[in-house]
Amino acid sequence: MTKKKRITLKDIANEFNVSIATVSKALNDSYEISAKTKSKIQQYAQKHHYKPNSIALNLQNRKTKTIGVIIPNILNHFFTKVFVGIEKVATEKGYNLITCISNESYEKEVSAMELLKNSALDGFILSIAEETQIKQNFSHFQNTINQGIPIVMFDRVTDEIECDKVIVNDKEGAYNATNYFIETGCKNIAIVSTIHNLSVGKLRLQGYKKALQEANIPVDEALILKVDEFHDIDTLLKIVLDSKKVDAMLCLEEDSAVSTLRMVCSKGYKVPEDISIIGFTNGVLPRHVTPAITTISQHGIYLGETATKMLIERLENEDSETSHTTKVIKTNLIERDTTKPLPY
Amino acid sequence: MTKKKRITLKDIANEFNVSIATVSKALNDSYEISAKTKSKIQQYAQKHHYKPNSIALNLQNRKTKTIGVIIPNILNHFFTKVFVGIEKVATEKGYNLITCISNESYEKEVSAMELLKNSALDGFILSIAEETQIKQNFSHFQNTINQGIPIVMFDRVTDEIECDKVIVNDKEGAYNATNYFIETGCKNIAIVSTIHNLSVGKLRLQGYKKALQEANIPVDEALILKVDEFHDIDTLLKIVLDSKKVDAMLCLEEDSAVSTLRMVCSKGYKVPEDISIIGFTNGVLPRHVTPAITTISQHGIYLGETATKMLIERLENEDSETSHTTKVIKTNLIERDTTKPLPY
DNA sequence: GTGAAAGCGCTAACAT
DNA sequence: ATGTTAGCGCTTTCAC
Repeated sequence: MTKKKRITLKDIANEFNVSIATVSKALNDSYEISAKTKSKIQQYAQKHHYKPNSIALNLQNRKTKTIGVIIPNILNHFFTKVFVGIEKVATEKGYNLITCISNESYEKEVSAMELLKNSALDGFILSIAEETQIKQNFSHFQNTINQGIPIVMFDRVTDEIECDKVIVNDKEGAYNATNYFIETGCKNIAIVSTIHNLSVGKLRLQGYKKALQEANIPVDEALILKVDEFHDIDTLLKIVLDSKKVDAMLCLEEDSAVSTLRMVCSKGYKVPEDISIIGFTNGVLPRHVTPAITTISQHGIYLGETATKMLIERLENEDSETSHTTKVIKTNLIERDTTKPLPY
Repeated sequence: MTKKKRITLKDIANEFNVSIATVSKALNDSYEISAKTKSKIQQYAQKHHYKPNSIALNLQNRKTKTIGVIIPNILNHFFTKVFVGIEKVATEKGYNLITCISNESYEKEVSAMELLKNSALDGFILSIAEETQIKQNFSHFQNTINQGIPIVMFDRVTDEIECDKVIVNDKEGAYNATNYFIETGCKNIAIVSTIHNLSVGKLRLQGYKKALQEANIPVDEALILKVDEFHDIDTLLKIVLDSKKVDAMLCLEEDSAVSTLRMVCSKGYKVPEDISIIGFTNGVLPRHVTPAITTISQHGIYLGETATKMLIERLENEDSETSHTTKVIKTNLIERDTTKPLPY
């Protein structure tokens, strides 16, 4: 099997002893070219599987129809779902995705951005790495924007950068969940956070506090469990369960919800009779553990779709210097077996 | 904030009233250029963040340092892990990833390949969509290879295409699992397959049969459950549990292992005392359900790394027309609570 | 030591 | 109706 080299305009031009320009025009169905020339060239091109060299086109247009995607952690189910949404819309609109995983690292995020920019893409869709949110160093984003490359941020965003954003209504999600606890008779509501460094973590905490305040329940800092490299979740849970009366726990992401459920059960509490649990992110895990965990769905796929549409919209209307917008995706509560039913 | 347009060689040349060629050589540290010219140009370039336009470079080199990745389903934990491995090595070696999801569809696979080829990449890493394996139509792969674009296939492969491959030792994995059942006293071993259309599904079935035959246990076709659009898993499981004596079940992927566990428990069987269960794919789910499921790990990350190394190896040694190789990744059994311990 | 020119594949303005 | 030319940004002979 011999390698068929890709055929170019030049090859076709030689074949018919016409100029390259004629071939180009013929293939683009220009009115300048006679019908019969057009048809013979088009036929020949078809037969020989002519495909324009898109690198050459890109050089000319300074457009690549490529979107750079940077995701903090693809093993996180929420991000996987967002990615599915991004991929779906991108493919529909004929865009390619070029993807890096920042692995929550600032270094990696910066270098990924460099790498991707070097391969020339039209814009970015990204969610900020945890380390970057801690460092609060966003200059690589600003530089990118200054170079004329638009960014759409999703989920983990920052006010410091002006760009299009798609976020989840985290505050409201936590607020609603906390209210749900309150309405089903819970009063001592703990919160388990592994993500207090993230913008989303902070918003969720705000929503929790707001609901408590509205219900005239004092915020007890001892019930706010911050899991980090120095404080593992099991220890924190044990301490609070042994020292405090707790009848509900709001977990700020999927994995800690599962861990919390385990610990609560192993301590002999009945779920949801003694302790109710709600967790953020409606992944596979909460649905499959026993009892199945009530979750707050963030509609990852829809979020990804929305972000991609926003970016493509901006790319294809560069003339219109519209200002940047932030879209908010509503969460909703998916009731399962770790919460009591609402009273009617 | 004004848009700083990207600076080009031409801009620098104008700045110093030298030719573009001189600038190019200076930046490439050519011996032809005087030390002082070099240093002033290099400094200027640095200060103004000169970055070569990689599209122009690509045009010239016909290399893009970009790898196309096609994954059947990113929501499948195994593929997500493979993707992590691919991404890791690609980034290390300075390659970009341009990714599509075939969604198990033949159409989408073909068009994804077209889309990706148009954006000019150096090679592909892919796993074949289910529908494609059913159709057995692989000409899009052959065409790509004929165009001089190498492919590395992973996990789901076909003998019909000659290319580099990385596969899991599926047959041996199923063989070992089945033997494990036999050694722990099981005799009536069922198999639950949702993937009999896939190459990997067939291999796993072979391993199962081989182990049975070696142990002189007759293969009972009624114990081979093929789940498909017409036969849902719950019904098949009920029928076999009601009509047959079963003391072990080998599930060919993650989700059906979880479903099987549920059904077996809900029928009142004790796991593993009455019925043992082993499932392929060591994802989050099997580890977190109760009881935790014994699984066969396919080392997805390592597989992804291996595939990527193979492709880059081939890309960077195009001269050496080495023949194609197939690497086999060993599986191993991760014992949890759905199997009895081995007797010593 | 520096520059002019060709070429990578293609398009588009401008001849003929 | 067809061809010529320039140019996208860069590298690489080959002259000077």
